[in-house]
Amino acid sequence: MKIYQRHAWQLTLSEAIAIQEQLQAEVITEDKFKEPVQYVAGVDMGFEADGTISRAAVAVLSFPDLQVIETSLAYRPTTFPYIPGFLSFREIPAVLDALEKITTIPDIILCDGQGIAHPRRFGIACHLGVLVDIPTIGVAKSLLVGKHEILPETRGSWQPLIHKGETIGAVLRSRTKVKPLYISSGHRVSLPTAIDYVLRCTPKYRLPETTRIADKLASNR
DNA sequence: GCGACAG
DNA sequence: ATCTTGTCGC
Repeated sequence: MKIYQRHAWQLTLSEAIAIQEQLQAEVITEDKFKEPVQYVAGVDMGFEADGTISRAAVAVLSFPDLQVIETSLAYRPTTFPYIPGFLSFREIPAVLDALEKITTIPDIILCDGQGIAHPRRFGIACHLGVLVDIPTIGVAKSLLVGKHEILPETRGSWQPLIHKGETIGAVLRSRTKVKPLYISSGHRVSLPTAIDYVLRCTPKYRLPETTRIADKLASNR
């Protein structure tokens, strides 16, 4: 798929904040995508050579049967450090390279990290979603911001994630008695719908099949 | 000022 | 994210 450059990636922190605040205005947290969903994609990031090389893997699966349709890998020099709240500036460049190689355009992308469950409501899922204009869901393995009540141990149970008085996402148990996932809208997907799709993409393990396939692909080298 | 802090 | 083996529990 064709990717259009919206902004530079070599930025100072204040410039990055300005871009986040500017692009956040374009984020849509309501369902605005075509159904039925036929393809769902997952992304995995990895680093090599002491972190100087970024590696991105994309896996496109059919939905709801979750069979691998297409995958791609991309490498590029790492140019931005990991700073909580600015993950997208470190990972998205390589992800765009990998997405550019893909032929099957996914209907929804499950991102590794937060969506609007972010200090400025603009996590990596929002950033990627706005840049490529594809529906995205934030699926993080740990908390960035927000608080929540304890949740039951059974798969499917969830609790709202609250930050500064507003619901920014949900803490979701994708497997019984396993650490929960932090789900939030990325772009063009509402929270209830995001929870639904994440559950339908986690038939057996804690993480979505999409992410697991991409992860397996990337580590196989 | 002190602590928290996606991957 | 990454460095790393075996081990406990369902």
